[in-house]
Amino acid sequence: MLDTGRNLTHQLTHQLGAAIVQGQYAIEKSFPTEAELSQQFNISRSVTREAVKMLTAKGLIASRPRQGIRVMPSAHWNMFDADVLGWTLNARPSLELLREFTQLRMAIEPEAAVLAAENNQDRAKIKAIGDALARMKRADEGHDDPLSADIEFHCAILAAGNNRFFFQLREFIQVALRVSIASTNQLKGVLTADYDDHKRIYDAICAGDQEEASKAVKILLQEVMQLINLSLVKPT
Amino acid sequence: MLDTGRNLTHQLTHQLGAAIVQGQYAIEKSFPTEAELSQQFNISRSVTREAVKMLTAKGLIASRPRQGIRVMPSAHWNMFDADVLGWTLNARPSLELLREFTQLRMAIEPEAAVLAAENNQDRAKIKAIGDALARMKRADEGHDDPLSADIEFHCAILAAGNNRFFFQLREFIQVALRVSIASTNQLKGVLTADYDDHKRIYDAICAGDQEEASKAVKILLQEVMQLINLSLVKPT
DNA sequence: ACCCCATAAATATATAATATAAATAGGTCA
DNA sequence: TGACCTATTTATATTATATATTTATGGGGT
Repeated sequence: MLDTGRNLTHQLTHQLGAAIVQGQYAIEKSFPTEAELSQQFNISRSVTREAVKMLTAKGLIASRPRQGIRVMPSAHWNMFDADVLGWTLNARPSLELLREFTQLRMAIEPEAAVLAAENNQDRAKIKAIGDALARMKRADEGHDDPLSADIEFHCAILAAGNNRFFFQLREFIQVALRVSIASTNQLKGVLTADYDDHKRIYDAICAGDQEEASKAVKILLQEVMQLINLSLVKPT
Repeated sequence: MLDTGRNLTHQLTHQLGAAIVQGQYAIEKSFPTEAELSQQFNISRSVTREAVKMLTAKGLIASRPRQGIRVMPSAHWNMFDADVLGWTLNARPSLELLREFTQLRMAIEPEAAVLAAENNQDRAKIKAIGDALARMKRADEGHDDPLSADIEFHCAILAAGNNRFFFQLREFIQVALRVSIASTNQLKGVLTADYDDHKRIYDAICAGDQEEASKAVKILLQEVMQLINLSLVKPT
């Protein structure tokens, strides 16, 4: 049952995490005790406890003596943890969740572009955005992976703002873009988005034009959102 | 050395987490092995391993056989985890970090207000915002805690948008506001911010005026940012 | 000399047996 | 009825031992 992955603890963590997020233990009291888990997966108590502690650290469960382990309400889950996000997207690859994710992007990314434009004297970081843009052009010509290039572009902007919180969101954006595309390939068109739209963002950042940078990102994301809303109303 | 808190694992997790974030183990190879940690804290191996697993789950460290435990670069830390954020703010209560936090708020909260305005037919959630506003008024008159009321107001807006990601940020905002105030009390004035500014946000959300809601939040946050920038330039 | 491969050492990983502590439920006594 | 005690369940904690994995080391073979 537990085969792939790094070590037993990680395997169990991922298996249980995915199951929880999928709603398999929805009822508050339906979660097995440590002893039951050990028996069920034919695994030692220590491994079970370590996995439980990892899931606790991610806000999925909590455990107390005499009461056992209980699943926390989903409001308590650390959705900004890459693992939790990945499990959630894989469990329920709904367009609804994708829409919520895009709403978050519409909050974060325009402001990230503003910060990048504000910080445009940092040549190395600006160059990283330019490099990603170049990759997108090569991808258009079939010499690179369009999805990777697109993700790199948006992450480079997040990294260029000299702000730890925006920087930290790179992994989050990365996972979400990659996973949601893997499960909803009807949106492939969204990601081979116009090179020109991206270039406009890059140019604005280079010029230090915060207003224009923000606007350019918003235009791009509004196109994504329109596609999602279309799919939501009239699913394939 | 380990006294307060829930259980040994949690105590050790918090102690080590705080120490890591504080930069106490900055050099890549300076982290003790499991055996050394157990000895150092006079604690069993299992507890050590569980704490290590919790910190691993939060992105602070990683461990491999033969290599031991190593601290991950801070870019990998899960800053949106309430624990990690709390440790960071307590370790380095710098105005710089507070500025970065406010930049994030300037991205998130105006858009959250837009979503709340968009979703203004959900009476229960709108009422929660109104209740928080009422608490702020009572606080102005000395009958309630101004900080708690202010936090509740901003969290209620995050909760009103019907978006899991924004909802999840409530705890984050809560911790950050509470901790940063606790350590930099010179900014107390920021939080007993104008009742009228907040009421303007509430009214816009009630009216479903997305544009106005966004603008009203931005005005509020810009005042906060100005105060921070002033303190950064000319520290007390 | 150089490269490849076996060997060794260090360290995390995994198991098992056992003991302790905490929290709840249920019963007993005032 | 209400407070207190007791038993039971479950997580918590310790200890000892065995295994797996990775990196370094040294020894042949070319």
